Amino acid sequence: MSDLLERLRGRGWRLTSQRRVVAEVLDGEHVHLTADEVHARAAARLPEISRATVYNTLGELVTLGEVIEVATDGRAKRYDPNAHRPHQHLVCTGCGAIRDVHPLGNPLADLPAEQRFGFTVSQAEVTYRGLCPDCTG
Amino acid sequence: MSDLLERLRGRGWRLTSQRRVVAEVLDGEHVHLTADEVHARAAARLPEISRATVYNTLGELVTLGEVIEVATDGRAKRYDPNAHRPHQHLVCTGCGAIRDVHPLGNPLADLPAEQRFGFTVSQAEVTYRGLCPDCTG
DNA sequence: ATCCTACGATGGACGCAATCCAAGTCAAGA
DNA sequence: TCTTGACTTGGATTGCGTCCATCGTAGGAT
Repeated sequence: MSDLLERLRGRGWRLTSQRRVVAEVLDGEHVHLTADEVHARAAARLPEISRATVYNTLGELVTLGEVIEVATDGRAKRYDPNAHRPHQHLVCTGCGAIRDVHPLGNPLADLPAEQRFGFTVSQAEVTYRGLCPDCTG
Repeated sequence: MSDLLERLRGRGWRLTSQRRVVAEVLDGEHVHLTADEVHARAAARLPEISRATVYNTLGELVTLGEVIEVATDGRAKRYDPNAHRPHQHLVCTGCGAIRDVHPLGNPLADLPAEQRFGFTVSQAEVTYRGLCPDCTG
């Protein structure tokens, strides 16, 4: 992701200090942060950055396909900087933690034509749920 | 689902008029309603029913496995009374319409032990996305 | 180097979904 | 019929995210 900023410039992004910091936060931690966590880490470097800017920037990165938005049931969305390798997610129903996983098979192939109801199906998203080791106790 | 109330009594549920109405609403419409839509339909029969009770009752039905909660990105959750048969969802990225589908295979079996990171994995949720016939253009 | 201006940042108000809480109500067993 | 604690109520509150009017500034133009 080190050339992320280059790619964004190429797409006509105005490179502000705020956007740079948000991108660096995502680049630095390969975990799935919430928008608030991104904001907190960004504010450590750029104290005046606003939450709205973090939300705007994350939304733009999602639109550009650089980051994936992961909706965890009823909690804050998390942002996954690992957008260039296809993968699925394993979510802890206790604490909301997320791990990337790479299951076998291709779920798209498991949906027969007669189950598609005329849809042009383009994506299959699999979310595994369970308790992580810390929450099992 | 006509014997839903019987099953719930068997599990020690106190059968109140509010719970009966919520169950009847879900039983009557085999579509995916939001909590507010359930509340509106319930209030047509029992005007004083409160939102909190609808939320409580829906949550209990989900916990008991009688109803499935479907999180649609950023919008209100929807409640799927078709819990008797396992199924997944096909969502139109254009208009948000949802269809129940029954894919082949068992996605849980596609997640090898070394990909589970110590989690107690209990559920695999598959969401297919694409454009429905009306939105394909 | 300086100027311009449109794009981006700000932060507080706002909106929606959902939960919490203390007080009142009532289903159902004794 | 009485009693009890599970259930309901509705207003307040929380959590997450968006909106908007205003201010600031990146980067092209001169």
